[in-house]
Amino acid sequence: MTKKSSSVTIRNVARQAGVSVATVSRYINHNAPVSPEVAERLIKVMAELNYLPHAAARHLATRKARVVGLLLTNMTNDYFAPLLNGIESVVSQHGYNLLVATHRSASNNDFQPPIGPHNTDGLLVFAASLKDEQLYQLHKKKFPVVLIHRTPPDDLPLPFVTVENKAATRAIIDHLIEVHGKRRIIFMRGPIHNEDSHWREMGYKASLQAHGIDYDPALVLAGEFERKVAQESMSTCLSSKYPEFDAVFAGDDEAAIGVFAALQQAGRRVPEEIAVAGFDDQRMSSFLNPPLTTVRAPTEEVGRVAGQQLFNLLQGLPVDPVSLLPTEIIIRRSCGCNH
Amino acid sequence: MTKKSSSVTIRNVARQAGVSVATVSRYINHNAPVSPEVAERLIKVMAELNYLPHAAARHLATRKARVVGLLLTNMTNDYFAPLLNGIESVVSQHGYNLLVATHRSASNNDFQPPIGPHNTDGLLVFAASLKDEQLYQLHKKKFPVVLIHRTPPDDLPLPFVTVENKAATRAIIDHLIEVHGKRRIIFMRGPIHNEDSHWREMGYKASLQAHGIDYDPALVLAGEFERKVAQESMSTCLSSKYPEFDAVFAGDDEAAIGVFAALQQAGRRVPEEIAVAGFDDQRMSSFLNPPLTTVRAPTEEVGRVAGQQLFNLLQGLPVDPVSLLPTEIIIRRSCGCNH
DNA sequence: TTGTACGCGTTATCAC
DNA sequence: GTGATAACGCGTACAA
Repeated sequence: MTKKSSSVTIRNVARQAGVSVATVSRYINHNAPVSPEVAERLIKVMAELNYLPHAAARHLATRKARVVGLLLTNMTNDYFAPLLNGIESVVSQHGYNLLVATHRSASNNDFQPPIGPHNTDGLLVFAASLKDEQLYQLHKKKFPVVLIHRTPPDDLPLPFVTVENKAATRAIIDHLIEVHGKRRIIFMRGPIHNEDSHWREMGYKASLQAHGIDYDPALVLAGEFERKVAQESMSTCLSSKYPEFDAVFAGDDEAAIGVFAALQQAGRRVPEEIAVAGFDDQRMSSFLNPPLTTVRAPTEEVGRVAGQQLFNLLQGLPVDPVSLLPTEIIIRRSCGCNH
Repeated sequence: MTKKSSSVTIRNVARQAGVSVATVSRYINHNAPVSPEVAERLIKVMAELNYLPHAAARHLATRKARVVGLLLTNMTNDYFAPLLNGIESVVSQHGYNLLVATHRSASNNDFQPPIGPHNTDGLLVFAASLKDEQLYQLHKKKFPVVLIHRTPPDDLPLPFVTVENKAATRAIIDHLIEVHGKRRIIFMRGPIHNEDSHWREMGYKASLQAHGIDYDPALVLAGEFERKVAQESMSTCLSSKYPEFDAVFAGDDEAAIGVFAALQQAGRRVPEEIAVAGFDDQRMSSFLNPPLTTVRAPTEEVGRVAGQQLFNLLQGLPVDPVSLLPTEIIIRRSCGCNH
């Protein structure tokens, strides 16, 4: 009674409508004209049978998956909600689907990334979710890739989209120094080799230098762009006499939360004793206690632009080799201002 | 020079290794024994050729996509970061991939959902991303589905996972009334027909009744679980004389942020004049200004459990028809307490 | 405008 | 232990 295959195929539709599979296919893809009567019959039969073209069969036949992939290092950060949202909007707008996966390109990670040419038409690669070598291989296969918050390795002309880090960070450190008279400012690093962190540190150093303040390595802590790590780093730092400090640039908002927690737990007042600044301007940052002075990064826009670039690639349209989205500093109260 | 197909197939591997495709397939899937020498040759050839089995071909042959889908109504809420994280962890743990899509089951939405039996092995359906009818159809095809934050329609034995809403909401309203003497408490609704909102409202009403407070329809506002909407609703309410109120249960934390913003803009002090409570306990909620009194919902756990149920379904293992995860009230300062 | 038949890359069923 | 080969569901020449 039950047929071998429970799913209804194009053949069933064809038979039921009294036409050939070719005709059905043509109607579905609107490739070639189909007589009105046939079209009418088809639309009815397809509804009755609840027919859906099998994605894999289509993929195999057309060599197009109609799927793009997003490779992340993790998803434990609220930062990713707007990013995903931006990406998803352009992906669905193009009638594509989105495959989301996490993968870390640590040296000990010998696993193949879970998404790639075998199951997608193109990849959005976030930060260090892939190592250089894997990027080279993808490029060798002419596989469409756009990088997010990461620049391509040498001689690899991959389009990338990220935000302006250095100038904004410098501006916010300038503010800490010039307006609030801070001189012992902690810099919290992100993950090792993270490019955003790198450029933010450049901005930090530039500001110090411009103000004749010596760079003190003891003032750079590991925040890893993670709340827990930042909190622990801050706590450890707090529990020892040295170094003294009067402000902390947390690296990102996520870490700033951790800093808030550690400071609060240690009974240090923000911003009266210690000024704190972040980076990203996550959705909640203006509602923190105190409201967080930070740099606004257009995260959702980053997602949208990256998605658009990928589709340009897929459609053979010209792409922008680099999209450097502007940032701006947002002065609130955690630095000591009264906004 | 360039071959017709740029991708390397199992045939290339087979030829290069001097064996048949069947042998290669067997080695890849570890289905049947392969002589050690052949295995060694294969592993080398596959590495050289950088061979990856084509997902669509596999899908077609095995009738398994090794992909599960997550259907959301939107992704503009920070709530989804932990949910996604929980889901992704179990999905990748099973060697599967995750297809994420948004779809609204509004009556005007005649589009087919972008994921389903044609491109996944099973679906995680969040709240109202699918309408009853579509659920029935999927079930008729014996397609594995687990519901998140939604109960199945009549006679549909779909497993679902959600959190305890009513008792926790009642407890938090009790707290507002008993500890802080509030009597005019605004209830902010979520989206129409949203089940969480429904049960939270039940809890709200139960508390009022238990304290002999009349239910006043003028005190229920539309928050929609969205910050912007909640803010606007609150502002509108604030700008008119009536109704007076001394507290607001925002429906969820997201809306609570909007309430904070509106109240602040109107110069009303939280919690001195108005007490505010939320639901979810998002990651940032304890760092809001003031720290938000709310209900902790184990969102990441919801994701994990839902994922596990789906894989149980896929593997023919027994499933829990209902997973009702416990919640607890978290008293902080936005209600007027001093924690 | 419509139909026939082959190929897409893989697995699975035979036979050896 | 290994090799041919028929599906899997669809698109698309090529023919009519």
